[in-house]
Amino acid sequence: MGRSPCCAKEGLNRGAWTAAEDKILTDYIKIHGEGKWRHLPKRAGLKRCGKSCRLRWLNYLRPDIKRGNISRDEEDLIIRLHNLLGNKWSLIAGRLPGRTDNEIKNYWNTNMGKKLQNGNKELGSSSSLAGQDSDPDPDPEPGLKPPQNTTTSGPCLIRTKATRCTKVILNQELQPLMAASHSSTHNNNDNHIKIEAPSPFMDSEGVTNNNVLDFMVDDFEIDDNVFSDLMNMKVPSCFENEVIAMEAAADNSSGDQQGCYHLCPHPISNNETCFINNFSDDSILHSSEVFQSMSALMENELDWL
DNA sequence: AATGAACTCAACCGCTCGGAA
DNA sequence: ATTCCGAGCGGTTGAGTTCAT
Repeated sequence: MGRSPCCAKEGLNRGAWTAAEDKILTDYIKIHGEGKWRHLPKRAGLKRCGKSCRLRWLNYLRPDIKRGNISRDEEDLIIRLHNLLGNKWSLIAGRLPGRTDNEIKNYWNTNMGKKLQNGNKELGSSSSLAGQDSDPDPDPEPGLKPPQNTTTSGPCLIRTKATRCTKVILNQELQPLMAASHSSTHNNNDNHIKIEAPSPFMDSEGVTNNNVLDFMVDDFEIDDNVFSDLMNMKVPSCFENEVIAMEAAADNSSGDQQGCYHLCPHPISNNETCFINNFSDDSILHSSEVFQSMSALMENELDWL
């Protein structure tokens, strides 16, 4: 059985809203409040679909809508948030007061899509993961620039609704590092984060990788650099029941075993990952501490929500 | 000035999710 | 457990506007 349509399409106005319609809708919501969108048109005397009313109100008529050009700061934030969240426009909009998901989506598709395309041409000529030192662009897009200082932690600016991370995917290049630092001591700490591979993972060369690690992280050594990197990168307070990808990648151009790790909510759909920082081959990725620190960070987000 | 191309963004559409019954 | 419904999300469309020739 198919679901019933949100409204009868016959006899309804479509297309651009008139000033009169706007006034009717605004007046109605001022009196009756938001919600009950399906019944709103009839009660308000509008020949519009309820969904259309809702959209018009949320994207245009709300009093707290901020109109005008996206500022440089806002653009910076949008880029960073998009790196972390992907096309989660409503989440991104939630971090930009007065901006709507539709506006940000449009802005991204028109402005940022082009900018990033141009940026990727430059980035593509060198290692996008480990070659930032040779980046010829003195002022790349802020969201693409990895942190220069990995020891100074600023306030965590990027926050999402979710507060807990439960899943982590590692690609194969990271497994030896994990195995090397894995302790045989089992720890039942609740802060553990399960590492699992529920779905294919796109590795650093864009190859789908079904064979990723699947075990519990427990009891690793502490590495302050990793944590400070995460803090410095303004790691999202992560995404409940979503996936964080961590990836190591060799820099073949230099021959160094430099790698990087990055976090992203959807490693498959969002292959433009969030660059956090390099770590050299002699660094040990002390994952447990990273994850536990992330958990603590996420718990702290509760106060903010 | 005319015209076609490119761009912008409000609006629409189909789908999913969560809660209530 | 299942169905229904309201709400919300993200992708897409297309009318209006701006730009280039």
